[in-house]
Amino acid sequence: MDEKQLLLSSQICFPLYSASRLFTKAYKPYLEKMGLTYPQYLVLMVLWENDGLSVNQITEKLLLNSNTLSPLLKRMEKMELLKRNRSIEDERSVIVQLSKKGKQLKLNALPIPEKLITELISKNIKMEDMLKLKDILDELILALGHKRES
Amino acid sequence: MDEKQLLLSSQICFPLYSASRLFTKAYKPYLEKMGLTYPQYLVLMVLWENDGLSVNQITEKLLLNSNTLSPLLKRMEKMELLKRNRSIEDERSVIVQLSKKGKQLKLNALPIPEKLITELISKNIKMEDMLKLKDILDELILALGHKRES
DNA sequence: TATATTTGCATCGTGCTCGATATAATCGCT
DNA sequence: AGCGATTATATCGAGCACGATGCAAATATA
Repeated sequence: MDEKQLLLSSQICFPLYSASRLFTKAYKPYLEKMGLTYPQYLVLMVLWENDGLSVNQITEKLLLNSNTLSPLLKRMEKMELLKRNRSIEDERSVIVQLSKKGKQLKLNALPIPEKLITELISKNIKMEDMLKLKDILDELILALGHKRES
Repeated sequence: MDEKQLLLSSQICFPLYSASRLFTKAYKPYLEKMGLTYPQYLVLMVLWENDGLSVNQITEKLLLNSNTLSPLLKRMEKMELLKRNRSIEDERSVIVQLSKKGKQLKLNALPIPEKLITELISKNIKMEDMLKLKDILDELILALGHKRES
């Protein structure tokens, strides 16, 4: 265990934490035009891809627990972006379905990624680095895995 | 602007957000032995390196604003980790200084990075990837920069 | 079939993050 | 010196993150 590693690990978490917050902030101007927060946008992205999921299925995709998602979904229901209904097959499950308004927001959201990319390019970020970044992050996520060891 | 880029950008922010949360979670078992949260640990790391900074100097190092740091420092003062005092030269500034307890916690914190590294290695994360990750994140942080355009 | 365990979701409390805003001290300009 | 602008910190409100806990439905086991 050499000193380089000791330095590294104390430095890896902080950049991760800062970059995540800065990136979320970069989304903000686009999202607030739609009246969305970033976590709400994530929920919509999941549902745009696959509507009618249960709360549990959404927790798995977003790596968030019900104690975060339940109030979030409740707020989104109040905003009339979606509906929550108990499943008929399993009364414990709550099925989440997009409203017309929730579905329509997808059109507003479509140009966002392109704008973000343009922003990054204009700041001299290399696409190649972003691809590499994604690869490493996915590896990390897998390793630090959402599911605990039994 | 091809489709690959469109896909990429919608995928880069989420892994960043998830990895950041998972990494913070990985610190948790070590930090809670000391009764610290991750942001509190960050503040201590800054002060261990350079005690007696003003609130503003800490905001610059952590890329957090006073509306986040003020209550955080207040809680830490209540925990007797540090003291906050108005500067004599500039009555607007608040100088933050570690207490004996705050200084002593450094000893408990020293082995943490090594343990984290061991954990990552045991999960087959390559050190080389972590180094590359840090480089790219630092680039991103610089680009999305904490200081707004004028 | 009765009972124990598990599963899915929700609530609560604490702490963090951040935009908007307030307040007091300092600075800059005339 | 006087006064508007700036700076440093703090407060407030809303939303998120998460550990602990509760509850009801479903499942497993005796």
